[in-house]
Amino acid sequence: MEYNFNNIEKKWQERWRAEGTYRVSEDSSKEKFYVLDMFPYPSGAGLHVGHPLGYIASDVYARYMRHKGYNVLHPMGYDSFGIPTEQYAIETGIHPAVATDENVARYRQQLDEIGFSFDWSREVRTSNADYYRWTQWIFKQLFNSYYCNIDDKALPISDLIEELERNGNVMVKSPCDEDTPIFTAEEWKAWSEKEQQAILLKYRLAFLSDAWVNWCEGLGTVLANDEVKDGVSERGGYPVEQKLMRQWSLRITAYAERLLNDLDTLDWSDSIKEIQRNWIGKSKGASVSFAVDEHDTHIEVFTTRPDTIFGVNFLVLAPEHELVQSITTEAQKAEVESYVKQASMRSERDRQSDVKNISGVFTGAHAIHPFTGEKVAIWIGDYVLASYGSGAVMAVPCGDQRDWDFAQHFGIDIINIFQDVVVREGACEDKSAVIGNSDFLSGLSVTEAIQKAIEAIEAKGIGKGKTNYRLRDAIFSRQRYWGEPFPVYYKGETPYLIEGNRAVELPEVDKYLPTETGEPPLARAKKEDWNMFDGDRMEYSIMPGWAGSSWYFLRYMDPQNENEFVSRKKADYWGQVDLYIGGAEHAVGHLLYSRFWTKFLCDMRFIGFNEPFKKMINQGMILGRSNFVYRVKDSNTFVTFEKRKEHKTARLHVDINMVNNDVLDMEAFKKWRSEFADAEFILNDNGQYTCGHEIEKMSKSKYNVQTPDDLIEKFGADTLRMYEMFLGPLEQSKPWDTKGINGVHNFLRKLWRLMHDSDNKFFVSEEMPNKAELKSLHKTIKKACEDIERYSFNTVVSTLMICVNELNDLKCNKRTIMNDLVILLSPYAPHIAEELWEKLGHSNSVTQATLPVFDAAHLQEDAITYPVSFNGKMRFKIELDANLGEEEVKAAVMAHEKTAQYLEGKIPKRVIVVLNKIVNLVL
RNA sequence: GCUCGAGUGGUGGAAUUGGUAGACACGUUGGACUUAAAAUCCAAUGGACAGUAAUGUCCGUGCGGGUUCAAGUCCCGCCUCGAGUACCA
Repeated sequence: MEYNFNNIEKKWQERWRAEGTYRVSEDSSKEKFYVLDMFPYPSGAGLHVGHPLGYIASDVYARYMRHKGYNVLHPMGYDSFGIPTEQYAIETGIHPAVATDENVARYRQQLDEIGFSFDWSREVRTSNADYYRWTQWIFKQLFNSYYCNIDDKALPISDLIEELERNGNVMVKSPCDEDTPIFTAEEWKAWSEKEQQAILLKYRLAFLSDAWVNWCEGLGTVLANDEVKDGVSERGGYPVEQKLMRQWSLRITAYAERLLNDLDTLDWSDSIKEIQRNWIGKSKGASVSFAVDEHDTHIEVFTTRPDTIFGVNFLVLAPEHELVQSITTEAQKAEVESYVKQASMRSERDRQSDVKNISGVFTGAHAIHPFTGEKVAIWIGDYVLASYGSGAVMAVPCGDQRDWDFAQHFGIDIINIFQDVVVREGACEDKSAVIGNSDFLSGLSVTEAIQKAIEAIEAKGIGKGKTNYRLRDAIFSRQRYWGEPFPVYYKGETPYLIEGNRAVELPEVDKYLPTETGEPPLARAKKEDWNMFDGDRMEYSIMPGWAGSSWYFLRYMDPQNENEFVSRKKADYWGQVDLYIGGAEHAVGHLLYSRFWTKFLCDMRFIGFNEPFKKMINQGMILGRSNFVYRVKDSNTFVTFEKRKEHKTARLHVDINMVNNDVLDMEAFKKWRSEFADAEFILNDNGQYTCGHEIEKMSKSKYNVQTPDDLIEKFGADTLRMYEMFLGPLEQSKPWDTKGINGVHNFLRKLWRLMHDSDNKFFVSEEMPNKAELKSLHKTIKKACEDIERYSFNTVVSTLMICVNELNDLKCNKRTIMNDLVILLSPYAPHIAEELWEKLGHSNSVTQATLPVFDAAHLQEDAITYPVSFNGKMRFKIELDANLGEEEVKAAVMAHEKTAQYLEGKIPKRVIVVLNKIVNLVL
């Protein structure tokens, strides 16, 4: 073997490790650049070829930036707490820490084989106590803080306490629980410690409250909104129900506005920003309160269209609304109770999938319209959600389709408040309509009327302009085992923080299951099982998976610091992540929570920037290419793809490792499973068995998983790296097809042969390069750099191939050219680049080499080939002196013999000459 | 339904500000080497038509219009696929 990639790769991986080639430290003489991958959850299955795609791209970029002279931080670690490992522990009894270590070791081995330039001395694991002590520490900071809307940032809770002692909470403008009472300083001071703590809890950024949560029985835990998809758990697909539970939450809603606005400062894809905007769900409008007739109470509604207030026909409450019980009349009681009960039985999923089915019931009660004084019926309907706004709406059927549908269904008359619009067929949601039939709002446009309506509502003291967000506070407890314990203990029902900065370590338990009384697994730990214990008991919940991943990019900057989560000095040096690469599936989970924590830590001055990830690229998924065999019904005979239609067949997935170019290895197939041992085949005309194929997600059950290990064994890591980059644009999802890998492998061999003679002896020429060679090189330098700067990795690989093809044709093996070529190649294929670099006589690592500088002079041409087109159709080419001006080019084209042929005796109406580009004659 | 993204040879894809459509690679076919196969090397390769040939003509970037000297690229209207989201008042 001439190009012995196995030996070369092993040699350099060992050398990099021994010499610490990829270690970085803070160096103020160099500009920093931070390239980060979304760190993996180390699952038991190991990596398939799809996983490293993003890592390879970021590694290429990191190496490129080093060549450009930047001090590059490029770390890796593991998001090692999580449910799958715990489920595995429940099934096998193996401690999650043990399984995690094994999985991490396997990941590390696979990652090392690919030749990444990670600084492993900075590795973090979220499940290490050295790490999660700081996750706990950040939680404590959140607990000890509240959000001040006046300063528009988080402040220490001690500031709030001082204010409460001075003035009570009358002047306090801070996000807090809805049930927070208004009180004076005197009242505050008169309260007991317990009562004061209960009030403070309503302001803290990490707080305990009774909240409607997504309870997932199958997983035995609550889930955050983003962990629930279509009414079932994202992980495992178990049903999720609404349950009122006492839970830790983080007051992310305090940051809603900043999370929304600062999206504009980020270089992220529009789609991810859009998803976050939708998730935050800001809507402006007004809250209006309607007095309830014959009751001393009122109903508050939120509306984005206060301009339509004169079109209110009725009110609708969510079935869970707290006033439902008290206002329902005796006559309607039975009907209402049965409806409320029925609605509560329906799961979130049923309710969602049953949108078309309109249901509701009249309470018998009426509200008083605040402007007209008329009676307005109060209904209950499950199209109104308890969790959004105030759980009640003012129904304006003429202006809202859902209200229109509801009115239509129950035969309620529809008031029309739009001028020159008919609402018999449906609601008018057009914002260009003119308001009519509305007292002081008549004749106004929608925008004018909204403004004026809010003024009137505020003047009357029945409500005010209000902004609502769809974003909910993030539930922060999980009733599981394998996660960060809370640094919290209880005296009675009151939570307190554990003092000091040491980690509250995860205690050992006898089983990873809930207790008989339904308490989380940590309740199994006895007092002495905890390394720290205080009060009556410790908190039994653990933190969610996203806790550790919300700040890991900071720990990489200072991973061994025992006194701080990161030193301010190092955080200031490394700053924001300049390039973040990872999947788009974390759009509203990890990416939103990290932004939230970063803003909080910035408010508290622990770091100096308020967005974590400046630029992000979401790599596409690599899909598998499955192969199929066709079994003739009720037989053990398999028919080839071409003839499958002649029989009744069942399609079976077949392991792609037994298939080459869609041709089945029949012997391997027979050995695959005992049931196929005496399989018979109906072959095609070439005597082969052709398999069918389809592009699907890679998965074990489809037998289409390609692991990097096999390919590295066969072709080498450099080939794998380049092929993954060559496959297509990074952000697009694309099918994996191993066939094409040969092309990339051949390219590296061609490169090798360029610098070796027929006896595989290294051989380069000392001659000075000629013009053609320099042109080829500099063309490549230019394009390779331009393309990587716009993250177009696949075209860089093509460019390098073209260069090697050209140099091969030129028979060029000149040292100066080879030097630069090897540097250009090294981000993509670092092992072979190191080997050739060493053979070229360099004693340092190629990673320390400076990027060759592009010199436009080498691309200067004496002659330019102009395509000549007629009416836009290219007909022939003409080579002309590069110095010719427009008129001269025109003259030369007109004088050309072929021009006459295409003019057919006519005189062109116009001749367009674009210098250095094209000539077009208009007939 | 709404919001994004994408439709280019047999396949993956290229064409950065409108300027030679199909770079680069796979696959296929033919040839060289070989007893043979593999590997390697060389050549052809969007489609149709004409010609012994060099070559030439027409069609061609999901569909239909438009702007322009010139459109894969810009504008308008559709179709298909993928992703996200879904009673958010």
